[in-house]
Formats: sequence, C-alpha cells, structure tokens
Amino acid sequence: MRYSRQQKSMTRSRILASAGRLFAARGFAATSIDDIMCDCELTRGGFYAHFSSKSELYCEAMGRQPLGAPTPVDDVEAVLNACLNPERLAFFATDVASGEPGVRMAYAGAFKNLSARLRDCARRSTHCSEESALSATAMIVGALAVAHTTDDTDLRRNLLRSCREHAKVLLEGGGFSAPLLFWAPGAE
Amino acid sequence: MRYSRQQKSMTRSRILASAGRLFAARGFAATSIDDIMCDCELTRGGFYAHFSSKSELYCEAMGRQPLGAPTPVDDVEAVLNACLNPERLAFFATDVASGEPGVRMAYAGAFKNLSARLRDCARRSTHCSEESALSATAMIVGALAVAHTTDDTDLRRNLLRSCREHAKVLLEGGGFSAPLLFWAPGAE
DNA sequence: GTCTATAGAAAGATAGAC
DNA sequence: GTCTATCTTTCTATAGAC
Repeated sequence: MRYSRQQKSMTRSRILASAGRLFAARGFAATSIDDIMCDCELTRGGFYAHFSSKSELYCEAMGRQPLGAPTPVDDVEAVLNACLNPERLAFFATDVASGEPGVRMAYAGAFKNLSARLRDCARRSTHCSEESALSATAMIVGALAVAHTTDDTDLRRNLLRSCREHAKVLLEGGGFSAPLLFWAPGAE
Repeated sequence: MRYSRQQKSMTRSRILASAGRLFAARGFAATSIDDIMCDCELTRGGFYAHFSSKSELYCEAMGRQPLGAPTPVDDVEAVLNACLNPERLAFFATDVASGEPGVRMAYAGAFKNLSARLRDCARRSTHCSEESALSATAMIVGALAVAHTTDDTDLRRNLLRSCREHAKVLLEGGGFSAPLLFWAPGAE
C-alpha cells in the first residue's frame, strides 16, 4: 500500500491533537471538521478515513484530555498542576449538555474519573470525602472554563493560582465539612 | 399602529426568556434563532424586529442571568441558592472563548460581578480574600456546567449540594489561604 | 490515504406581504 | 410586528480521481 500503517497512525494522532486543542478552545459546535483538518494541514475529505463522524472524534479526543485520561501521576499537587495549567486543555460541559447519549456519558465519566482520582490521591495522606472531591473537581472545571474565556491575564493567573491552592486544601486539608471546623493547628 | 408598544416589549421579553433557557442548556453555537423563536411560538422572520443579531441577543440574555445580573439579594447563602439551583440557568464559557470581543467582555464582566458580589456579601460578617471569592465563583460555574451535563440525578444533587456548602465555607469561613490554617475554633 | 468536488442540510440574515 | 419566502453562507458527509 502507498501509505504505511505507521503513517496512518501518525496522521490520526495529529487529527486528535488538533481536535483536542480546537474543541477545548472553541467548543464542539463552534469547531468544524474543516477547522481541524486545516489545523493539521490536511483537507476535509481525508477525515473520514480515520473517524466516522465529528461526534466520534470528539469522544475519542475527550478521552485523551487531562480531564478524561488516566495518568501515571499519583499525588494531588501533580494532578492539579497537570489540570490547572493554561497550556492544558479542557472540554466543556456545554458541548455535552445537548449532545448524543454516548458523548454525554463520556463527559460525565471523565468528570467522575477525575474526581475519584483526586480523592484517591488525597487519601494517601488524609481523609477526603466524596463531597470534597466533587467540589474540588467542579472548581477545576470552572476555573479552566473561565480562564479560556478572558483576555485578562491577571484574572486568569489569579484564578488558576487560587483554585490550585484552594483545591489542594479542599482535598488534602480534609475539606470544609462541619467536623473540620473543629480542626486545630498541629492536630494533623 | 397595529401592535402596541407594550405588546412589543412583552414579545421581546419572551424571546429573551427562551433565549436564556436554550442558550444555557445547549450553548450558543448549538442553539439556533429558529429554536428560540419556535420556543416562544414565533417565527424566524420576526426576530430581527427586536435584535440585530444572535450575538446581540446573547449579550443581553446573559446580562439577565444570575451570573450576570445584579440582584437585590445581599447575603451569601441567598446568592448561592439563587445560583446553584438546577432550575436556574448558567451561561457557559465555551460559548465565549472564541466569540466576538463584546461577548467575551460581557462574560468576563459577569464572572467578575458575581465574584465581587459574593465577596461583598461575605465581608459583612467575615474577612474574605479576593482569591477565595474567585475560587468560590469558579466552583459555582463548574458545578452548574457539570450539572447540566449529566442525567445522573444523584451526581447532580450531590454536586450542587456539596458545592453550595463548600462555597459558603470558602466565602464565610475566611477561605483556605495559608493564614487560615492557623485559625482556631472560637477565635472568630 | 489523501485529495478535489459536490451533494444535501442547516442556519443567519433579508425582502416584502399583510 | 409578525408572517412567509428566499438568499447566502457554512458545514457534515459522500463520491471518485490519484
């Protein structure tokens, strides 16, 4: 054959990389297949040799994002840094709210995954309730969403930094549930 | 004239209400003008007697959302309840990330408004840093975004409840900044 | 496997009747 | 002010050359 298997695999990866970047920046509906293919310097027509539809591409690309993909990292701070980074990407809930069932489930799954992973990381050193993990994950999602929105670099930096810190305390500080209001310094 | 001024104003309000609901549920790009006009039982053509473009409608509709609109409410819990309610709406950052400058600024302004308002409310009773307010606001945005995503009612309820609680503590508990790690019970 | 060309559908916006 | 009809653009997806 004229194109090797390796070459096809590389092209596929390039499409996935471009899709990840553009979907995260603009959202599903606002990103066209043409945008994606142009981004990796290919043309529309070639797309369907790799994916059967835009939705299928979205599902697969989302699975490779920090929010969805399992990583070898296993401490809270490292995971937070990996997620809450302006260079990193995020997929947005709007895309999914009215999407197909498969896409909806993929997103909810990615959210639960991140939440569970953060909780597992935190529990190596301290108690962390499911609720604290959910709240911290929501904070991450919101911070990424807003950070993508604004050109105000000060706001973006402040937001990401403070969310990184607060998420860390929320996870490793044992959360803010009522019992912890009685936590005393040094008691840890 | 065949249509009174009052009637026009009411139609305009109906369009804004439908737009608010649909934009929040599906996102900007995934919601068509036809969807909105059908929702309030009108037809496409009439739209442009009220708004000059879809973007203009979006900006104005966002200004009326809990996230953007100032309300008379002035304590933290009430504002949180108003925002973190599954019946309430939220506009999503994805819509704005690649939008026109006016839309981008409107969204960033709405975020800053909510953040500042929450901080003001909190400061009536306790210290609240700008960073804490930003983090709490991000948590709200993320919680709403994810809540809209999933059909899992347990996840949605848990998420909204825990974010409501954690945001409250983050705001009124003085946040989680380093100094507060030395906060002792009863010292308030 | 990737290209160009194009079919078919959807959506933003306008024109003109009433 | 609201309607129907339509123009124009954009986009997904397919067909066929290479």
